[in-house]
Amino acid sequence: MDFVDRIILGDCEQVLKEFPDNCIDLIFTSPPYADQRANTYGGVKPEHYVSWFLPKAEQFLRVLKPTGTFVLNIKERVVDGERHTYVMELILAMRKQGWLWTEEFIWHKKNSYPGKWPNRFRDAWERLLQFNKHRKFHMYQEAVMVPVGDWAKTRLETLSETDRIRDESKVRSGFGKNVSNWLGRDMVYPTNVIHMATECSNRNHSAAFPLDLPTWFIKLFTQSGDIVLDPFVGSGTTAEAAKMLGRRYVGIDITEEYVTIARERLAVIQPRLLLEAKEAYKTGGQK
Amino acid sequence: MDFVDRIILGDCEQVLKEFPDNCIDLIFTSPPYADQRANTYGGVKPEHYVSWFLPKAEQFLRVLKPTGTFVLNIKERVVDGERHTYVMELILAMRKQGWLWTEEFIWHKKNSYPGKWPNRFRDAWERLLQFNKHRKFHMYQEAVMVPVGDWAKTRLETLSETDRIRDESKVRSGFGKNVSNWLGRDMVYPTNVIHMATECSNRNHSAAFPLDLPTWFIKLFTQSGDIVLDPFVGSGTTAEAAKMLGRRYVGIDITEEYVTIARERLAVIQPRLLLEAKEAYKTGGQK
DNA sequence: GTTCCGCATGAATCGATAG
DNA sequence: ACTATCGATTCATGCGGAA
Repeated sequence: MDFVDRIILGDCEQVLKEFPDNCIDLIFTSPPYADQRANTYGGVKPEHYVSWFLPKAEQFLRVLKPTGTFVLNIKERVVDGERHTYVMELILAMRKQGWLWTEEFIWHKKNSYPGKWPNRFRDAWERLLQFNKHRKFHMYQEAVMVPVGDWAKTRLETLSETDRIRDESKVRSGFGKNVSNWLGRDMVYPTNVIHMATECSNRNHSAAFPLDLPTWFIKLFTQSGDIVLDPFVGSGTTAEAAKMLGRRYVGIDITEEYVTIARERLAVIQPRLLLEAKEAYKTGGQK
Repeated sequence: MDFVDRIILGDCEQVLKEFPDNCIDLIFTSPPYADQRANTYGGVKPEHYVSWFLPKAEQFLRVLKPTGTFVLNIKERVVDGERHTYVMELILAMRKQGWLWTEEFIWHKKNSYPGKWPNRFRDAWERLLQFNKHRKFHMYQEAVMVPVGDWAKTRLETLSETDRIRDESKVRSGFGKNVSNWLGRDMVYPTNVIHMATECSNRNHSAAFPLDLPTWFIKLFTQSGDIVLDPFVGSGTTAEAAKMLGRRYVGIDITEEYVTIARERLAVIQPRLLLEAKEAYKTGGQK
């Protein structure tokens, strides 16, 4: 287990071959899309995308625990005025490889950049494909419950949305069932549509997903101490989310520059975690 | 052209064989999903879905104008804990048939079906697949612009998502009356994510999709006087939207009961259109 | 005439039970 | 073993009646 809590430089396909079977609880990744990030990843052509990805997916399948989950963030490019079909083909090929295609979540990007094309609107969503090894997998639905819709607003007018979320997280940290029942009236389970803004303030690294996105799936599919793998870790967003949540992480990237950035980023997280714990302790004492 | 503004009883595959080539401007339809509506449509098994649909799609391709668009509302069901792949396979097969897969819109159904399962959240979205015959097709983007006015400003504030969506739908709801309110506001183009609630408490006829859904695409892809075809017209929602917007319609359905409902429904639209025009005239004068 | 509350109602899915 | 049916679960919406 000397690979945990590390950012590893190398091709994930080769790096993972050194890993034992069934050691990862969650794989969350956003691989380079076809022809995107061409300078860093060599630019995989759309028509070669499936054959490029499949041997990597085979390693993912091997290292994932039977109860684990693989979440793949991907979206097909437009090629010659059409959406390319490599994502469709990838799903079909991965099923032949042994994966189960359990679900497709939609990430609705609320603040997609403005722009105009004559025959196309702005693309405001991406796929989050959920794959599993078996029908039975770990899922902790209570960890991602959300405040209920408008109809209960009059009841809890005094409480702001953030307060309610904070209360909920406090409850989850381990109190009696009575409290969660009382609270159950205000919290509901989410759907498979996730509304999150993209992060545009990140200047160091090229447009990655927001921290909230891996956070949501890590809460949903892992418990404290579990191991989260991102084989295309880039600037380290997935690893940061995992560490913040008290999970262990493994990040792999083929680009030396990204590995350096991610390592530096991970190094300063521990203090932030402590800081938040202190603040929570203080406000908890006051209220 | 004796087929326009009619609801025709029969299998669309056979009925359309009597139609000339290149006569339809927009096909908008929501075919029965696999294993759904088994009582009315006979229930197509998931594994036979593609072969069931393809010959119909071939007729759609023939009757559609070169500048026309085909919008297909569909969603795969869960089979043995997995999302079935018939929609993916259908896209690949239709491309081989000659269709271009231009875009995939997401219909976010805010009031999705309730329920709780150990390994799955509620399904709150459906696909709206856009197919075309050629790269150049008619698209009238200005017809579906939304005002940036009130709701876009609050976008960055802490207003809840539901509030934003409600404001948006409030603006869209008017065909004549509210248009005057739009004038003078800053307008922005929408994205490929569409927020609409399903209509679940319609006593007379339970429609598969809300009237606003075909309305949006008819505005986007057709002009006044164009012909809109729905080969699975059901209770007639698409035809109603087309007629309301001053387009001509062709509805086909294999179920006699639905054809009767749709015909009765279409018969009472003309008065309603006049009524709204009168109201728009009145309020337009006042405001 | 408003506002508010109660209620029925969905393109659903899982697991158990029955044939 | 494999298919068919049924109950349990759950939440946003719009309607109608009441305050």
